[in-house]
Amino acid sequence: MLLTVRHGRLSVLLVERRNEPFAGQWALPGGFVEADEDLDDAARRELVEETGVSLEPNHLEQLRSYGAPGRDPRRRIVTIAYVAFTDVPEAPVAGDDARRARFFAVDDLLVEPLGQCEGTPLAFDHARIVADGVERARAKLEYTTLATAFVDEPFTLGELRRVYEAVWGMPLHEANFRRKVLGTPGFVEPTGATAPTDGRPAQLYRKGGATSLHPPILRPT
Amino acid sequence: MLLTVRHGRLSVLLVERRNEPFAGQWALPGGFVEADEDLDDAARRELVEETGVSLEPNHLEQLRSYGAPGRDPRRRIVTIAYVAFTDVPEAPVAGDDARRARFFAVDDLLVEPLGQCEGTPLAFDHARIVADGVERARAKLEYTTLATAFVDEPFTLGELRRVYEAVWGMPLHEANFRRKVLGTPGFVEPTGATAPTDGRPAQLYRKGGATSLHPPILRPT
DNA sequence: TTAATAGTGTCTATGAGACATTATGCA
DNA sequence: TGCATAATGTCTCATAGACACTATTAA
Repeated sequence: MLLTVRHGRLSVLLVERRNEPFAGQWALPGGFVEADEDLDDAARRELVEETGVSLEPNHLEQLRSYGAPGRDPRRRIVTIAYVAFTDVPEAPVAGDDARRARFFAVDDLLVEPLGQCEGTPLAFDHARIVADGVERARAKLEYTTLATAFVDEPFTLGELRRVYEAVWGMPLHEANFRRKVLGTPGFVEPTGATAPTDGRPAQLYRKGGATSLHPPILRPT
Repeated sequence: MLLTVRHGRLSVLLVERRNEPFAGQWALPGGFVEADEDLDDAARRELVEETGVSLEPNHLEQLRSYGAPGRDPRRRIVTIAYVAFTDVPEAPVAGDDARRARFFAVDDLLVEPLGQCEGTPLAFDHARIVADGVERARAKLEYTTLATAFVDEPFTLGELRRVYEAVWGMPLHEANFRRKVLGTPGFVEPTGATAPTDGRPAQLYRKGGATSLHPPILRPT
């Protein structure tokens, strides 16, 4: 599952299935692990094959496994779901098994009934998987530097803040956000350059060496 | 993987393998998922079959999946690891595939080189799985009410504190711990009864309805 | 000048760590 | 009485939320 922030909204990359079951419905990209392939490698490979998106730099992590009997109508399938985070990538290209591939804003998908997507539900139990992945992303912004995986370097603190706002779906206090990010050693480091904005130009930053945040940046209640 | 607190130490239930590969070495209990069985059910069933421990009430959750090629010398095996938390259960009974089953304190296991157990390493990549499960337990004590899964009801705040101290491996401030637990609505609720101790008798508590902690109880640095 | 965003300073409430003190049982 | 643990109170410091204010660009 590839998550990114587009147009200020947290979005997930889906493919329209060409084949049964669930032909014509949208689904997460995925496929079968090869005989001597590590799980992480399989996740990366399937993402490239089905969507044309090859993400080198950013972040890929295992989400969890789904194995309820009947979740695939053909036969017992256990899926090991992965989540990837990236800045907006090149336009996705549908692979052989898919008619189309495109991004959907998760807050359109995750309203009840869960996983309605252009009028039809997501294939399999993929609505649940998307919900779990989104919650993982939201939680990880609190106590890790994951937000930097959603922006292109170099970035401004405004861009980083808009990542938090898109993923959490709420506005943040500009001044307090700045204080917390800059007060965490290794979260970001200044490049010295500035970028133009609609107002005063903003300092540009790179990712720092830190991966976890102490103290965390908690979601407002 | 069953974790519990025994004699003030966080401990994991292991079985001594009867068969190759790794015959005679200690390993996590486990086995194969049946055709129409949910993953959670398989985890519970294998725990009973291999160790005689049937845990009804407490807590069982998926940890993560391990699928590196070569992690089983026979053939490609993908393991979906589960962690269970319980108060000290009945004495374990080794199943057919195991010679013995008993608890090991995790801080004996998790010193370098990782996973030495009675002089020999743990089977497969189980030392890594134990390390991941222990870290899951440590993290979950911070922001959930998981600690109550390690004690028998009713319990005193002293007993609950000793769970934290065993899992985190450090002493906690008695007065501050009490303030934080009692200040979190729904963490515990008093029964009205008291239990004798070596000093002043202690109030007894039940688990409350809360599952997450706001604010979290963070590990001291 | 105005609009828009970046960036700084400060007040206050809250929660955590540290520590002192009291309470209640038993040997 | 002394010891051990439970339970309460309080002081201080760090951090978060809220808000006021200044800085720097473009239209």
